[in-house]
Amino acid sequence: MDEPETLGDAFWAVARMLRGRNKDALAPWDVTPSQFRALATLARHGAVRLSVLAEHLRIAPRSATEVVDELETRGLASRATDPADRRATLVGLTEKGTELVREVHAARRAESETLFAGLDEQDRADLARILGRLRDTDTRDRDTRDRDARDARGRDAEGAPAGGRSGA
Amino acid sequence: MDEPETLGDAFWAVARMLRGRNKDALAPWDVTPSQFRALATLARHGAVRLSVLAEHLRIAPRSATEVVDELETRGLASRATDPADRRATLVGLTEKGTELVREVHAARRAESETLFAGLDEQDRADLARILGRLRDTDTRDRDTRDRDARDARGRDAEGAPAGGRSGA
DNA sequence: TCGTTTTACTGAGGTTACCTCATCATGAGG
DNA sequence: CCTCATGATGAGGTAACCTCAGTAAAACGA
Repeated sequence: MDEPETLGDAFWAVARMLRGRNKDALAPWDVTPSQFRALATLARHGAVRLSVLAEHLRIAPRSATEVVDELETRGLASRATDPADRRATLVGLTEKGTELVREVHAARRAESETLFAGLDEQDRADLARILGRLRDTDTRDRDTRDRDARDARGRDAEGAPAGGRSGA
Repeated sequence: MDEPETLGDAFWAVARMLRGRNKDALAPWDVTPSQFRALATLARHGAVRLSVLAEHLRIAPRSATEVVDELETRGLASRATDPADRRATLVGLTEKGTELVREVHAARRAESETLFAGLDEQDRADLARILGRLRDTDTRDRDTRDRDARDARGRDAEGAPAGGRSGA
């Protein structure tokens, strides 16, 4: 069916699976992966400026505005003017948001951390090691491309977005 | 700064890198990764029906129509009515398309098959084995979600991508 | 042979998750 | 005080998908 298949192909196939799993796991709470990523970041770092959040998420500030808008209407996060600089906005989790993050984390752990649970210890270790090595490889020659990275992330290269009649 | 990091996190970090690389590698030819994926598939399987192409790409038939539209206007692929069933459309590469695929492949090989080249033989083998296993895992319990899988392929996924800046 | 169902593609319109550019406050420096 | 830098946001865009509704052709049943 899929013939030769390079490592890259195999990698993407798994990436798709993983993406699907993650989305499914989040569905019961009615938040998109992107939104949850922001929530998790806020949970880790506490209330931060919108621009800082954007940095953590590695997206443009304007895009962070959008995500936060969504979280706010869902009552999961809230904005407050930074007393130290009234231009800035501090974004923080609401109680509901905190609760959601807690629940999702618990649920994930319960279902054994996505599909990696299907691997035995040895494979998990190998995979972790190899992935780490791949990342290092990149870091090493990153200098000239630091900026490009930001562009490149723009469009979705391989994956497939939601759309769909996903759960709900 | 970047906390514990699960296998999922590490996986996504690498996925981003890979995505950026792919895009960069393709830029000189003015085709998007998505388009190239289609081209490569056509190169592998020859002229196929649009629906078959969609299947290979794991996208909805309607989406394949779109990609093919683009390829056609760029003169890289062409449509022809399937003589065996006039409802169907056979999509094939033009000479220009074939040429482009050849060039890109060469270029890639030249720049050492993306970042996987950084791994030694052992790691490459391990990675291939593990990725294969992960995919099988999914297939095994897919029965009920066969359809969902298609939807689920939603957007990005979870945790903040630790460390390594996504490469370009 | 004709009507019904199925199948293959496409038009229309939607979504997600991003982006850039222009604008509007606010803050900082001369 | 005036100018410049900076933080967020309005406006508008893109890529890559999706679903839903046709439309045309083929397959099937009476």
